[in-house]
Amino acid sequence: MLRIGKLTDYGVLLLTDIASAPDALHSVNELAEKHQLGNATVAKVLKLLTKAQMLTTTRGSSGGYQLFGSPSQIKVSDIIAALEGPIALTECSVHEGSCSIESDCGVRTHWQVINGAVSNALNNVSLADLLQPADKIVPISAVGGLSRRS
Amino acid sequence: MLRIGKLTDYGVLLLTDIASAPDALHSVNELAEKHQLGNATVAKVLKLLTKAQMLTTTRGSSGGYQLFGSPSQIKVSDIIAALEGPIALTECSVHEGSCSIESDCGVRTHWQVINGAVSNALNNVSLADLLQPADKIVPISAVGGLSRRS
DNA sequence: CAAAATAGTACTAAAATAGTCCTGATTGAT
DNA sequence: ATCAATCAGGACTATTTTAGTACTATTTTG
Repeated sequence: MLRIGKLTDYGVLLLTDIASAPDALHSVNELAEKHQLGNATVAKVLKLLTKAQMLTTTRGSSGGYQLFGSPSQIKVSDIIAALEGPIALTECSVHEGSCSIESDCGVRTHWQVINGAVSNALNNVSLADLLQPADKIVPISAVGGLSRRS
Repeated sequence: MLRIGKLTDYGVLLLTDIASAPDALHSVNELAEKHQLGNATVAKVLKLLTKAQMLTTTRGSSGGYQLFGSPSQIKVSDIIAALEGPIALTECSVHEGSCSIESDCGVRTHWQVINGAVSNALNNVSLADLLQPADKIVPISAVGGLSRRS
């Protein structure tokens, strides 16, 4: 199963929540309780998102988190990258040289293309899209694949 | 990191190899040696692909594997599904009811959309595309995202 | 100073994945 | 008929990754 981690799932959940009340400061406790998640887990996710500059924080008592920038600037691909590292389907797409058969591996280039298609898809969904009521959203059917150059 | 398993990587590798010599019978040993993979591992992958009807087998001595059908019929999404189960980014996309906060979870529907976009992308790449020399392939830039219905 | 909050780091436990092994069935060659 | 090569199926183990937790330090308000 092609999958993303739970933390990313939480991340999306928390970000949409925070974005839906942009002027309030949201504390870890508040969010954890609201979504029935462990306190420490929520803290972990928010810290990562902060490091990736999707959130700003105010420390001290009555502090909390707020969205940094507008919802339309935050892409799903960014969220995934922040919580799980760079989007790459296979090892060899990340570091060159990590594959022993690299030289004769004609598949490598193709994975990069597939990879690009997927991250492109994820790049086209922003937090703003996720804030829309579901029935207001329609997927564009034509999702790019590959074509052959003659 | 959004990722697929190694077995899937092997699967793509092995399938492209088998497809490139469609008339020969390819044994586990031959393929394992050629690609420097463990014998048992190759066997495992090929068995799964056979069960998913991408390969046919001939048993007995001098038997082996062959591609079932044409390369253009086998999609990358099929390969992933065969080796890792159904393509689904999050738990809640697979089974309804597995999420405790499902009722108030407005994010769920959105994941399904994102999910659809990704599997769509993977659906548009076939084994035939992977058999092309890399420089003959160009990604279609316009990859669908979401649009709002007024 | 005390309380409430985030920052950073390290650790533990659980789950998923990869890899291996063994036993059985089928087929071709001798 | 027997033997060797090959796939079929399942069970098991080890490894790696992910999730979750805990602890200590820092910042800010009252």
